[in-house]
This record gives sequence, structure tokens and C-alpha cells, in this order.
Amino acid sequence: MELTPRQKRILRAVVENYIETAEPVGSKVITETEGLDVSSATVRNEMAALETLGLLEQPHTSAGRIPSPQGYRLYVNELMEAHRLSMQETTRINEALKLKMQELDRVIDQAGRIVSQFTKYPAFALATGNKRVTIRRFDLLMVEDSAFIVVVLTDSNMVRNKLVRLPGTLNEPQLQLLNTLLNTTFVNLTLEEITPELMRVASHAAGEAYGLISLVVSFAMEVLEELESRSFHTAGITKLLEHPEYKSLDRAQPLINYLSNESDGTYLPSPSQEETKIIIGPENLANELKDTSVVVASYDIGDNMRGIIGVVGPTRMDYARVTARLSYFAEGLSRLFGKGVLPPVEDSKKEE
Amino acid sequence: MELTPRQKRILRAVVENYIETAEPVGSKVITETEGLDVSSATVRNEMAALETLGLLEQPHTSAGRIPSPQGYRLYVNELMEAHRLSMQETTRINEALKLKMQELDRVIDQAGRIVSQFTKYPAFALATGNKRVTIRRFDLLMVEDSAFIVVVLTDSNMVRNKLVRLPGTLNEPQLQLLNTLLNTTFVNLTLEEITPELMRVASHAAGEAYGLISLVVSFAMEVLEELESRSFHTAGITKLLEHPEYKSLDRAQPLINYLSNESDGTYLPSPSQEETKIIIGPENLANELKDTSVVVASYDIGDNMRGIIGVVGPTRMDYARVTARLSYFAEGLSRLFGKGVLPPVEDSKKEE
DNA sequence: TTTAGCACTCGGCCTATCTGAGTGCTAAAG
DNA sequence: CTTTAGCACTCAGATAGGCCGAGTGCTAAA
Repeated sequence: MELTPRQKRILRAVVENYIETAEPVGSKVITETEGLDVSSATVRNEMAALETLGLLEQPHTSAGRIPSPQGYRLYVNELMEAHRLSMQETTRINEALKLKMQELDRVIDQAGRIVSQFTKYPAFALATGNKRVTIRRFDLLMVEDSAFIVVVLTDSNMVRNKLVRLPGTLNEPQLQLLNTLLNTTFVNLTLEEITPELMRVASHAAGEAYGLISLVVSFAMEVLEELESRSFHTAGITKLLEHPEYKSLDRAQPLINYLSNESDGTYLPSPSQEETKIIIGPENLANELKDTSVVVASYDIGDNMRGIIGVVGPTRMDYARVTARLSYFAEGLSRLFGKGVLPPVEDSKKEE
Repeated sequence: MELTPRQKRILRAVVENYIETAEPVGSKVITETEGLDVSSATVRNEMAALETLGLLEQPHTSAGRIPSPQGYRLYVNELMEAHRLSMQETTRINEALKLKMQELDRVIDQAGRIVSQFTKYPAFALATGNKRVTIRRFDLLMVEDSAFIVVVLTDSNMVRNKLVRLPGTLNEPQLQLLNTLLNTTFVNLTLEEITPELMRVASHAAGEAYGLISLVVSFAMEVLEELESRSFHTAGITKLLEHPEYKSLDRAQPLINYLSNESDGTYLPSPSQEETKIIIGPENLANELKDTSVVVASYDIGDNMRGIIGVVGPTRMDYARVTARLSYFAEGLSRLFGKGVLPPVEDSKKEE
């Protein structure tokens, strides 16, 4: 059954008013704020109708109405006007996007922090590798006779390095030999394929040489593991406390615990979609999030990885505002990673 | 004026009881829990004496006593018994110390998280460079004709890398040339010394070549900057909420804001000392910390850097417990970094 | 110097009361 | 059929009063 235009207008007024004030909305304020030429009694009748439709609810008999989850859903789907970012806002976000060149994990962590800053809600961020990563190339650089640097380059153009100290010494030719061995034997292998290869090499290599090889290879495996694993970050959890629904610690505590401990991202929708997704209250899978809303956006990291970034807040969340910022930011991240490389050389001292 | 042994015993009982229960301690419970062969009236007299000495105070007339900051101070200095860690605890900490090889900044961040976990209080961690860092060596590794990897090694044996994409192409000899130039001109210079050198080179280099040079050099500068800057991390701020003194958000909010926003570590003691330092309530410089205690330990990072790690909590903090864990952990970090290199190749999936 | 006893204090808790915002309903008006 | 004015009703939250008991300080005796 379709709502009348007036009902839509009232529903929208209730939602937006409630989002702003966190107080149940009465019929009177609606007649005042909206330019409706009807009396409060009429609005009351309409609100009663909206309530029987399950779009509004009353905390108690003598209070105003608040939107039900279905009410929010309808609002989000049909009534919400896309929020336009101000120039100032977009430049601020663009500025924040000039992340320092860093390990992927840290970029993602920082992205979470930034989103939390811009939205005033707790944020989470993660990256998921869906394809297998392999090492494309090894490089060994001599430092002293007892130390060298390993540099590995993956097929997704991530670079990692490590300084290796040796108990004994090594000379340049030996290092070259090792280098060649690595680049012929351990290249283009996935994590699982490396182990048997290492076993095979072990069988016909001298003890000392093998120790060296396994040292470097296990570093490579560590890198592969890092890039394939889902790493999950949260930021700004304490921002929850600024919202009136969490003024009482009894409400806030379980959610905070959930976010800071259990959060492995299992409750999140898979990042298959391009658009920003809004999950309202009980639509969440996790029980702890049943009266919490989640807004998520996804972005591309190079060719074979994908990231998710989102915020968590009360169902009374400013969906329009959050969605706009989050989408814009996610797009920015895609662009950033789109170059196939980590972000450009840029300076920006942004810490928390 | 020196306290009598009995007074010391009572003071200690009050402190430890209050640390455990967070409730003002009455004379009766002391006679019961301590094996003192005196009546509660005697204890009351002694407590009154301790109060006039400024070591105890009364929240209101009809309540028990709680320790004053001076009381805590005396307890910490003279009465507190060093807490011994259980085998289980030490192995757990040792396990946690097997941090993955990572950028310095992340190791420090993680260290903070771990300490917060072990102490149940919010933790902070930072590193300060006190000597100037310089680049010891550049290495350029060709990837494709339009991309190469820069690897820089600092005099403190930190290694950093970056993949550079070019708009145009480059061949091996050109790269060699660039490599030689870098290693002759931009090596062993501090951050400030690099800029004029770059200017000098700019004056007699072709435009395109200069672009390339400045790309690599600015990356090097970024690395130096990172290593010299104080980077500050906090973790586990929400753990505050688990302590009864912060059940009321009015108390918790300002402190949380302080810790999560302003915290640049300015309120921290300089890490000159070896031992663990305890700052009690009003001894803190920052107003926001006036009824909060801070315990800090410091550790060495290689030869020319130093880190601080510590926890923040109510003055009713379990000093013995916290100090033991923090000191042990800081020692572990020193050992870890003592090798002059980032931590060993080890796997441990510890997130949060 | 210690102890038993006693009057006293005062924060926390529980209950009673009041207030007002907002409702639903009804009957009259458009 | 829709809208409106009016009115009785409901109920959360704030305010005030009263009780309870833990813990104290003081005094007088051991």
C-alpha cells in the first residue's frame, strides 16, 4: 500500500527531526517546522496511521513518535535526499586522502581513523584479498659481510623488505648464488605451494645454506600471509559516547566491547557491491548490533584486492551525511590505489 | 616524622583494600582482613592520625577512609611489595613480544595494544629520536622499464622501500647513474642538510633527471622525518569504562577526549630514566590527569632512539601489578630492539 | 595505651507526589 | 469524507521527604 504524499512528508519530518534531536517527535513540532497547513490533530491522525503501518513507534503512550527500523528503511530508500558535500568538505577529504606511502595495513588503519573523524561515528576498515598473491621477484642487497637486505616484490606490486643479520659471514658471490636460487625456485608460488618446494630444496642443500634459504623464504611467506589475510581495524570507538543513546553506560558497554574485541568483521556484508550499503538495526546479523546501524562502502585495492570501510552508529544515524562522506572517501581510496601502487609521495602529518 | 610500624601496616591495608574494592575502607574491615590484634577503635584512632598527616582522607563524615595522593605516594615508595609475575604471565608476555617484523611505528602501536591488554588500563606508546638520522645507502632495483624500487638503509639500520612509477621509461645504465649520484651526494646527510644539497644539484641537472632525483630524495626525506618524529599511539581507551570511577560518563568523557585527541605526549616525563616511573594524580602536569595516575617505562630502540610506554588509570590503580608487567614488557622491548634490527622473523597472529 | 559503648552524621535508596508534553477520541465544522 | 478544536487521560522524569545503616569521634573504664 502506497503512502500519500502527506504521509511521506510527515514520515520524513519525523525521521529528520529525530535524527537531529534524539527526542521523540510530537505532532505539534511537525506542524511548526514543516510548512504544513494542517492542524496538529490531523498530523496526529496521520502519525497513528503510520504507526499501524509499522513505520513509526511510540516509546510510551504520552510521548512523541520515533521511526521504527522499517521507517528508517523507507526513509533511506525513498525519502532521503542525497547530501551534497560542500567544497570545503571535499577539499578536506581530498587533503586527508594524501596518505603517506606506507604498508597497506597502515593505510587502511588510517583510512578508518579519517572516516571516523569525518563522520563522528566509530569506523572500521578492512582489506580482503580474494586472489592468491605470489612473489614476483627477490632482491638481496649486501650491507656488511654479516648482514643483507631482502626485498620482495609481489605480483600485485607490493614491496616489502627486511634486514637480515647472520651469525657468520657471507660474500658477494654467495649472495648472488642465493639470489639466483630464490628467483628460480620460489617465484610465482602461492603460500601453500612454497612449503613443499622448501622441503624439496632442503633435501639436497647443505645445512648452513638451507638455514639461509629458509630464513628468506619464511619472510616471503610472512609477506604473502599478510597480504592475503583480512586485517581488521577500528577507530574512534569512543565517539559513540558523544551520542545521547549511549550516555548510559549499560547501553554503550556491550557495543563497545563488541567493537573492540570480537570484531573480526564477520558481521559485515561482503564487499561485492559497488554502491554504499546501509544496514539498519535489526537487519544486522550480530545480536550486539541489533539497535545499531552500519553504513559500508567498498573500494578497490589494485587489481586483486578489495577493501571495505564503514561506520557504526545508533539507528538514529545521519544517513544522508554519512553516506555522502563515506562514498566520496571510498571513491578517493579507489582512485588512490587505482594507480596499482601505494599512494604518492606526499606529506601530511595526520595522527588521529 | 616517621610512621610507626602499625601505622604503616594500616596505611598499606587501606591502600590495598581500596585498590581492590574501590570503596572507602572502614576500621572494621581492617581489623578483620589484617591479622591485627587490636580493636576497631584503635584502628580508628590510628586512621585519624594518618588523616591529620595527610595520608588518608574521608569522602564524607560517615564513610571509611581512602588514600590521599600523598598516601599513594608513600605506599608506592615504601610500602609496596614488588609484584612477582607468574610463569604463565611471563610466557604470555614473551609470546606477545614476538611481534611481526614491521615498520617501527606499527611495532610501537602494537606494543601499546599489548600493554593495554596485560594491564587492563589504557596504554600509550611513543618513540623519540634524540640523535639525527641519516641515510646510509640507496639501492635502486629495476622492475620494468617504467618502474623501479627504491630501498634506503639508514645509519640506524632501518630499511624502507617504495615502488616508483614513471611517466616515461628508463634503462638500466640510467638507473645505475642515478644510483651512483644518490650514493655519492645524498648519503650521510641529516634532514636539514639534504634540502640545500638538492638545490645545488637542481642548478646543474637536466629537468627530467632532476625530477627523478627529487622523487627519490623526497622519499628519503620522508623516511628520515618519520624516524625522527615522535609518533604517539594510544590503545584500549575504552578500558577506562570498566573501572567504577568512570561509570559516570561525566567523569570519563573529559579524560577520554583528552587521551584520544590532545594526546601528543606532552604530559609525559622525559624518558631519561631507566626505571619505571609512577606519577600519581595531582603530580601530573596536565589538568585532565589530575585525578589519574600514569605509570611509564622506557626502552631502547637501537642505538639512537628511545621509546616510552605506559598506562593511564585512576589513582586507585594496582601499582604493583601494573609496574611489574610494564617493566617486564619494556625490558623485553629493549632486548628485542637491542639486536640493532627490527624484531626476528616470527609469526604471531595478534590483532588488537 | 587500648577498648567497649554510644550518640551522631550523612550519602544512598526507596517512595510519594507533581508536572507537563503529548496522545486518542469525540463532536462539530468545512 | 476530511479537518479541526477541545478535553480527558497517560506516563516518564523531576523533586522532595524519610528511612537505613555503615562508619565515625568521643568518652570513660580497663
